[in-house]
Amino acid sequence: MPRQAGRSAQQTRAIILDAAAEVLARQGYEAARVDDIARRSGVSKGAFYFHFPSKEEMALGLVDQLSERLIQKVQRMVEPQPPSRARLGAAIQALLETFARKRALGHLLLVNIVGQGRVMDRKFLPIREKFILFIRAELVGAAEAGELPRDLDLDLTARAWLGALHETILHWLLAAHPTPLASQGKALQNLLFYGIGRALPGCDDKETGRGSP
Amino acid sequence: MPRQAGRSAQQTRAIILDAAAEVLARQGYEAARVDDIARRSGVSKGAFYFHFPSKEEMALGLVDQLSERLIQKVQRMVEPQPPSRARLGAAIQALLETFARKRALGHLLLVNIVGQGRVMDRKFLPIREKFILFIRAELVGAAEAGELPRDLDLDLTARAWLGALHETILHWLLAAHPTPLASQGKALQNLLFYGIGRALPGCDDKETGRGSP
Amino acid sequence: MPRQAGRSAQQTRAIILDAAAEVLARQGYEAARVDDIARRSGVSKGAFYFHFPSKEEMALGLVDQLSERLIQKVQRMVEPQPPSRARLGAAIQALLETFARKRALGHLLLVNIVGQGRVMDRKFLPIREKFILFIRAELVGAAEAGELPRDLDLDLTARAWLGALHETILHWLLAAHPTPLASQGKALQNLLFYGIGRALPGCDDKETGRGSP
Amino acid sequence: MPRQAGRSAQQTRAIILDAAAEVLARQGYEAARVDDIARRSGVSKGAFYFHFPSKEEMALGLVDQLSERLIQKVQRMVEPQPPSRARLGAAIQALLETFARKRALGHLLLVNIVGQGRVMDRKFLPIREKFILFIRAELVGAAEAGELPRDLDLDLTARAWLGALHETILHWLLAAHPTPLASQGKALQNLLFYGIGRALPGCDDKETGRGSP
DNA sequence: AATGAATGAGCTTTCATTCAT
DNA sequence: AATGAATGAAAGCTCATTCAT
Repeated sequence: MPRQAGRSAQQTRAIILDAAAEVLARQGYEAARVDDIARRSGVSKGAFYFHFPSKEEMALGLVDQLSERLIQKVQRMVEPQPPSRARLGAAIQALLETFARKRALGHLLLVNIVGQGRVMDRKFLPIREKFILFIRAELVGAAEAGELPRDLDLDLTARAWLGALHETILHWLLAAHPTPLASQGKALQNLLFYGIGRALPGCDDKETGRGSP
Repeated sequence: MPRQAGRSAQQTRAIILDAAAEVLARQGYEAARVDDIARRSGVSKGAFYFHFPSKEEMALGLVDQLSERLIQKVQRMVEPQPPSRARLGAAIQALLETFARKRALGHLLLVNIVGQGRVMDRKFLPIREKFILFIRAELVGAAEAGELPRDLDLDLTARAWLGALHETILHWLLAAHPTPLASQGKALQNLLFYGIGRALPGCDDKETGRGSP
Repeated sequence: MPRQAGRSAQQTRAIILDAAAEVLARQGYEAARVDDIARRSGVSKGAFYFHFPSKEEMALGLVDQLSERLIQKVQRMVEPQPPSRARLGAAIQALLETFARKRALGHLLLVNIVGQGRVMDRKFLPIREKFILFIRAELVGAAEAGELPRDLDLDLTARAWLGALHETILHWLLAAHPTPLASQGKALQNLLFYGIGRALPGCDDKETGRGSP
Repeated sequence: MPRQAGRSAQQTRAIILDAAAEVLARQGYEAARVDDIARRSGVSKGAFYFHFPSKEEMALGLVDQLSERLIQKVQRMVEPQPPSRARLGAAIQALLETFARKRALGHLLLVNIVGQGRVMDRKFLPIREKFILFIRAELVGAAEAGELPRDLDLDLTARAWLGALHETILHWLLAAHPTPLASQGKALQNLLFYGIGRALPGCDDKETGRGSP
């Protein structure tokens, strides 16, 4: 009946989020019970609802935090390089390597939360958008370095890349015997950079012609 | 107590699936109640469970049917052409156009079912895989026509393309003011075929060589 | 897990209402748990909610049923008499006697349901109105028999009488050592019929002058 | 953490009661949250519980205060007159007029608090009793002035009058298109004073004799 | 094939109250 | 006097699924 200790609201909030990460990682969003999260946090259910308006809002906050950290980690890894195509490739590699190193967190993020119930819901759009903006920013960097075709649609590209990365990582997360993720980095970079290659010999076909009328 | 009419099992199944499509389109998988589907079908809940083992299996069946139809439609649209890069491009265009024409069905498939609860679940993998196999088959066709680099990883490519297409379509489905889908076909083809373009001038940089060391 | 027996929906509904009457009589509306009612009915909570949309609706239904029966009983008791002042008095007496005989039901109706939570709510107005209409109908009968002043406001009178009866019965229900209810019938009739008496001697003061300008 | 300002306990208590009146007026007793009241008071929940032992006691206090004021106001309005039947009528009129002038407060008192949950509870009896005693005191005054029948049951009369007044006012508070309250004063006085009138012509029928055998 | 009443575990959320500070 | 984070029991309701008929 007495409460835990003299803790600040922020601390308790963080404690709950940590516990939630563990519980969601094990059980997934839908299966996770607020009871479980509260118990593992060492706080009462009431405390949970004092700090979060709902289970859904809490998960949203968790995903937000995790994706923020992920993006910042990747950003820190490529920071030394000036914006360029090379840095773009490095970012892709860094992303894959980070997921490879923290498979559980990746699973939590992409499968256990984002891949679950009533959640494709508009509520998750801002988080998708966050990743897209990150990729777009890198593309803009390379473009300003003069290393990208002037007529490249950066929005479309960022979105398509996100999709490609997401699908690749998801497959690695869910497949029975997936190819190691990091080892696919080079091939994926090639694919994203050069597509499926020119028609064949020479580089003379009008492929560079981008943009629709 | 008497049943509706002289109907075959197959007919009733189809009637229920049709009703389910409508209900799921409006409410999404999670929010849709078996009651709703039964009511709209004009059959009892018992009848529903006579024809389907569970709500989930029913949805799976529905998605299976829809995606099968979608793939067959696209296949029919590109059939006249022999396997080739050109046909690959045509398939992409056909896919986008089909979604553009049947936005509601697309929404049902990608947002209201696949994008919902307990669904990222291994159960839905076969359906993802079906699309991937379709893309892969087209890639194989082009490869056998000698139009693709020999070292292209077809699995990775098929998966990445699926991701890119999925994300593009999803954005079109969910965004407030999306660019018309069909009009993005050319740009997306360019992106998938040629990536973000060569380093800059000429085509001489040595990276065109694919494959990792 | 198997269900109770082959019962019709109406039967189960009635069984639940009966159980609810007992539970509410003992605990009051607010304190009564749907669980308790279901348990006492011998049905599952699910069955309760299959037959009633909510606890509140159920209570409303119960009150409706009880008050309907009460009114009909009183009606049957005065039916032999033709509409008149005398019958009006008989109805009052009958009402008090019925309450006196079924104190528990009266308590249930007036204290445990109508006197409880969020319930003075507009939802209960129709039931108040039912009693008022009954009284009014009796007044109309007496008026048509020519036994009431032509300028008597029947609505106001019916409402005031309901209030007077309600308060009297309530006091009998709640007071520590209440006067027997039936024994107050004559005095209450006198009060309702003649008010607090004429000014004093004679009957000459202008008291009969009813109605406001 | 520092407190609001240098306020006396009494002041804070009054501030909370004022806020409670507003909140209860808008939401009713059951729906009103202690949180709401505290927030609107500008004090913490802890402060609320420093000044009141419970939500219920607070409401009781509020009702007590309001009804005390109401009764005193009416008393002041009839004070100039000596106890008599006339003063009795004036009190009724004053009561109705006061409610008519402060409809919101009346609603708060009769609908939002007294008409709500666990409130018919014995706890509220003292407040009912307060009104009854007030009416009874006026009746006693008139009786001592020799203006009432000697055999009139003052308790029963006071209670019945309270019921009649309560019901009339309640109808005015809740009905969609109620008759103006003050305009019913004369008719209600007539009803309470003279009932539904003598049998018909003359004043000779033997029922004027009060009291049961 | 079909019915529909019945099941019941399980859910999120609420909120008056407490108490270390 | 005051704070506000914490408590925790309890509550109404949901809904996929079952099964006697």
